[in-house]
Parts: sequence; structure tokens; C-alpha cells
Amino acid sequence: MAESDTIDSKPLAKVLNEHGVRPTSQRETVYESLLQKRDHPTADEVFARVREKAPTISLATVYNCLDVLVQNKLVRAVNFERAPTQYCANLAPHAHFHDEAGRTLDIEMPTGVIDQLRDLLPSDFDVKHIEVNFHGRAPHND
Amino acid sequence: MAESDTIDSKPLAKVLNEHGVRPTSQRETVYESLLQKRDHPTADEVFARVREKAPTISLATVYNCLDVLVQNKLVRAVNFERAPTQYCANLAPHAHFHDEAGRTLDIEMPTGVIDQLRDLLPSDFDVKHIEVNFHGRAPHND
DNA sequence: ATACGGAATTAGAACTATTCTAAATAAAAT
DNA sequence: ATTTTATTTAGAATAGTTCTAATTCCGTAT
Ligand SMILES: [Mn+2]
Ligand SMILES: [Mn+2]
Ligand SMILES: [Zn+2]
Ligand SMILES: [Zn+2]
Repeated sequence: MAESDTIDSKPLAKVLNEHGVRPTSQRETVYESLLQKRDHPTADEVFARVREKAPTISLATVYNCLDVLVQNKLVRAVNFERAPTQYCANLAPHAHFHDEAGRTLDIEMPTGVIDQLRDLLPSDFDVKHIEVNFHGRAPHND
Repeated sequence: MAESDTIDSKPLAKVLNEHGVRPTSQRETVYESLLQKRDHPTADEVFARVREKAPTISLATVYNCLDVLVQNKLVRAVNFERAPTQYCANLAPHAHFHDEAGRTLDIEMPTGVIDQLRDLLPSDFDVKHIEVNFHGRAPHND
């Protein structure tokens, strides 16, 4: 309960505003769709989901909204090989496991491990971002 | 000297053969170009380089050769965001640092760190491949 | 309320890295 | 030598994303 009082329960418009994003209805709908089903949908999948609430939205707008959300760090863009970019509303630092069946799972990454990775670099490197991707088979849980 | 007696000095045809790759002249030329200049060229860049030795080679063949080399683990394909795939002939396990200027650098990754990463996953996950990408600024060294 | 101006949205065209197709060559097997 | 199989090739096709130019939306000023 304490959990659900953080970002999900706050009015979305407010969250967007606080992150410097003008809260248009399209942006709210796109962002909401990412918060609700926390798999890692592609732009096309977001488009399909969002159409149900906002039937007149265009694919270009979905791309625009996703870009804005990514640029303002409300959403992460996830790439694996040359597959379509996937989007992730989990803001905690985490890695991604790409299942051979096509699922993408979040893998928690403690600060210690991130620091270990950063330490691989000479100190005069300025790291902006670290990305860790696993690929393999995950057990089916359904 | 002992170093150079490993893979670079061996006849390329032999190396390819040992990895299950039929050594056509195109494959040899593509592979050689990756061994010689160890930056991380795209398929287009490989095409441009290889044309000087083999002026009649086609881009499709460059893609074919690169695929064969990757599939037989003589070369690694490296992806970052949605940029064109880059190719890397460094077979030691390593991460990649993507400079804001566009350079891609190899970062050594000791086994310990790799094991740390693998340990982030539940034991019933079967990991085939781990990928680590850094993004940021590297000092200019020229 | 109305008008203005910048921002956002939209449909569709354009772009580009890559893959596919089908024909031509080359190499291997018989 | 003939047949089979693999590889190469040029060009067409594909697909995810970005761009273009017109329209709509919204906050602000009048
Ligand atoms: Mn894969
Ligand atoms: Mn970048
Ligand atoms: Zn995620
Ligand atoms: Zn490399």
C-alpha cells in the first residue's frame, strides 16, 4: 500500500510536469500504458494498446511521446541486437534478460555490481550510462 | 613474437577451416580486414575496405561473410542503440565503450566480473551470452 | 470571448540498414 | 565430364524509424 502511493497513484499529469514534460492526453495515455503492463513493448505494441483508449492516436505520435518520455528519463529504451526498440518504465537500475522465446525480463542490479563495472574503465573515462543484457533461456512460469 | 604466432600469422584459410568455415577468397578478405584494423567497422566500412583488395565483391557478400564469421564465432557483432551493427575480431570476453564521438573501444572484462553478473540471475536461468556496453566520453589519445 | 503564436499531432512519404530473390559462378562430388 | 551443391552477385524488397508539411491544440495576451 505504501508502495502504490508513489508514482502510480499520483495524477499522471503531475508526474509528467515534474519531469518537464507537458502533459498532453497522448503522452499521458502512452505513459500510463507503460506503467500498467510492465512487459517491454515495442512502439507498435504500445500503439496497439493505446489505440483502445485513444483511437485516433497516430503511430508517429506514439514514437514522439516515447521519445519525449525517454529523453526526460521517465522511460528507458531497450535495444537488443537489431530487434525493434522496447520500452521500460522501471526506473530502478537494472539489467535485461532476453529470453529465446522473446520475453524481456528485468534483472535487479545492486549498486555494488554497477560500481564493479564502472571500475573496469580508466579513471579518465566519463561514463554516462551502463547497459547489461543477458541472453538465454528463462524458465516458463505460467 | 610468441603472440603473433597464434592467429594472425597462421594461414587464414586454415583458421577458417578449423572453425568450420569454408575458406572462400571473399571470406578470407573480409576476415583479414577485421584482423588488421581492429576498430569496430560497420558492414559498409568493411565493404569499403575490402573493395581495395577485392574490387568485385558485393555488399550482399560482405553481409553474408560477416554472418558466417559471426555464426562460427570468429567475429562478434556489436550493437548499440539503433546504430548499424559493428564487427569485432577480438575473441577475448570484453565489454564495449561507445564514445560520444563515435569510437568503439574494447574494455577487458575479468572472469570475476562476468561471474558476478551471472550471479545476478536465478540459478534456473540458462545464460548463453552476456553483453556489457558503456556510453560516455573517452579521452582523446591522438 | 477572441486572436495570436508556439507546441504537438497527424498521415503519409522518405530513409536506411539489412534481408531476400533469382540468376550466374564456382567448387565439390560422382 | 557431368551433376550437384554452395557461394556470390545485383538489385528488389522489407521494416523500423524519422521526416515533412499541414492541421489541431493550448496557453497567453489582448
Ligand atoms: Mn538471439
Ligand atoms: Mn548515445
Ligand atoms: Zn526493464
Ligand atoms: Zn570489441
